[in-house]
Amino acid sequence: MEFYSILKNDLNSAIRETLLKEHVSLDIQLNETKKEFEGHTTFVVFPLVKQVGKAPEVIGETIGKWLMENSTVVASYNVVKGFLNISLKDSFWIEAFAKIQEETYFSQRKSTGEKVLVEYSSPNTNKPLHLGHIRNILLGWSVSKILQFEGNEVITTQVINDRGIAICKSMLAWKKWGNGATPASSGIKGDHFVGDYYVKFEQEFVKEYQVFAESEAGAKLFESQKKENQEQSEFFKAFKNKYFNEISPLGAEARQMLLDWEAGDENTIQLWKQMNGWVYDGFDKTYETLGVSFDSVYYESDTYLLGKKVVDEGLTKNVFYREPDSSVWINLEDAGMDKKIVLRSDGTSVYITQDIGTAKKRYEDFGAKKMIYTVADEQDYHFKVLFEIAKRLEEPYAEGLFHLSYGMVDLPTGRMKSREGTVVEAKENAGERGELAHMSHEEQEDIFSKIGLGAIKFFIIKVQPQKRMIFDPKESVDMQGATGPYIQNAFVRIQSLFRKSETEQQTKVLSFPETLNEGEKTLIQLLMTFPEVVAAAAKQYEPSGVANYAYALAKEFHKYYHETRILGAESETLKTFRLQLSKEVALALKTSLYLLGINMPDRM
RNA sequence: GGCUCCGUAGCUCAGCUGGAUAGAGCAACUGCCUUCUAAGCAGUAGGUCUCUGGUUCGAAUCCAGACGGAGUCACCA
Repeated sequence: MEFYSILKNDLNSAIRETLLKEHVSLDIQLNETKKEFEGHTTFVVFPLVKQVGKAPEVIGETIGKWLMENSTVVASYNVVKGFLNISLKDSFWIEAFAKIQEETYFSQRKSTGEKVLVEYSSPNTNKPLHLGHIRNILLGWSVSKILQFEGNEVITTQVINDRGIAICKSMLAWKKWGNGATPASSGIKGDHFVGDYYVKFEQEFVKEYQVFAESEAGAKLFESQKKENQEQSEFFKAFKNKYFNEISPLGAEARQMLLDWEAGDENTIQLWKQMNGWVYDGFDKTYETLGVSFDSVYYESDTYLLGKKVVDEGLTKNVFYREPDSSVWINLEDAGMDKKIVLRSDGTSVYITQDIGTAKKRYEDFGAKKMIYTVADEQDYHFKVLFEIAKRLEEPYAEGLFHLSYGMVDLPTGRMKSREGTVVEAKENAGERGELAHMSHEEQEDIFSKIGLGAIKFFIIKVQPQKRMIFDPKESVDMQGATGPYIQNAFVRIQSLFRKSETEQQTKVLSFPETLNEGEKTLIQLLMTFPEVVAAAAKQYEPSGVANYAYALAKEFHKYYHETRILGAESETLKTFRLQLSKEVALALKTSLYLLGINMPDRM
């Protein structure tokens, strides 16, 4: 809906009739008038100066005068330098508000008929979910909601990395040192429980490696293989991987386990299923707490062999080429990237091969030509390569692939190292208690959960994804200022008004007042921008704008609430109007937060 | 080293399809609850928008370079 089309037409006419006689049709750009100046919307005349050949002030005055005489929507104007500030008539705002009320302004848009697949979370089963995952999950979920709101058919999914050497390390450590413990017996959340054994393995491995490095064999190895001037510690740091694969007894056991797994060994598979089951229980708890879900799930144990067929096809199309050692590559140098291997010399897949195969499978499963991957920015290059390969394979979905990349989450003390166990779970911060008398325990819990989660979610999602962010656990549960609870509070205040006024059933204003105060105009102006804010968020796959919008609207409402009597308005007409305006504000706030994955309490 | 991302108030962040004197919140300080929920409102103070050039009537915003930080460039995932 274009609220300003009349004004833009008028501006065009004004320019044509008074300044430029030629039949030019300009794309009129309007800016919001800065608070320190009078007016609602501003037309910048500088771009006309050259064409017209008059001073900016003169142009502004000329247009302003014409508007006063001819425009049905302009109430007054003032010119400051090259800025034509326009105040719009109360009738303009009232009509705009009527339109907002009439239309389903805050409900889901008509179907676009487009399917979009949104992947997010996609954890490994050897590590518990940590803050980075939380950011991932909130982003992915929010983007899925925004795309859905814009009328797309959204399918949420994740691919769980449930196999490989890492999970074998956890399994081995549990077998060796677990003494049959379970999450239930130890009271530890499943994903943390298994993650602890991964850490245990690493610790034991490091010990073993240290002993080796200090042994005679280690000394010999260092002497025979060191590079010139290489320190001993440096050498062993670099040699660690090789040690794991070639010398370590622990490494050998873990690798044997992987081989057993690949061979389908019954005991190994059973252990694997059991431990992954624990992990999934833990994941599910977190998903439930965060209020997110998935329409489909892929497991890497099912998909890790995919992609080989695609490689064969790519070979016949000459997209890929085979080296003499029979490894398969793609050369992306002409696109500014490197050569990339897609099949090892032993014929097995690498990571990107799986992704090529999985993308194809997803397309076959769902037919979505758009696929969003919510993955941290350390994989930027990987996705650049993946998408380029899809293009060269001429996949029908190649143009619709998007990497929703986001920066790492740091703690104030520095980068998190989940592997070393310094993980923080948002959930643990989400139970802050306040005072809500005369409510049942359950009701209170529900409200606290909405507020606590609202605080943390808003804290994370208001930051632009591409920026690395610092997560201060203390600050994240703040409830004053630019926070989730601040927005929730604006909504709650409105609910309270309706509880008192008992006019909830009434959906429309029967008669409008003749004049509005500035606060009302500003609120209407903000409401008007809701669709473009959401549309922009959908287009860029970027929710932070919605968060900023919700905050701006809540702030404006808090101010209005403070300055203007709503229930105690001077007339019944005014009271009804103000209540209805508040109602639309509440709807805008609730919808905005819904799009961010945040729930609204009715009281707090 | 090549490529990518980031650099705005003490701290956390907006603003970036070029527009006016660069905005919020937190922290600090001052007021406002017998009045619709004070998780609120109003105010004070805080800036070389990393730097240097360029384009432009106009640059935090676009371009180039430098500096600082991060990531990545595996027959790892």
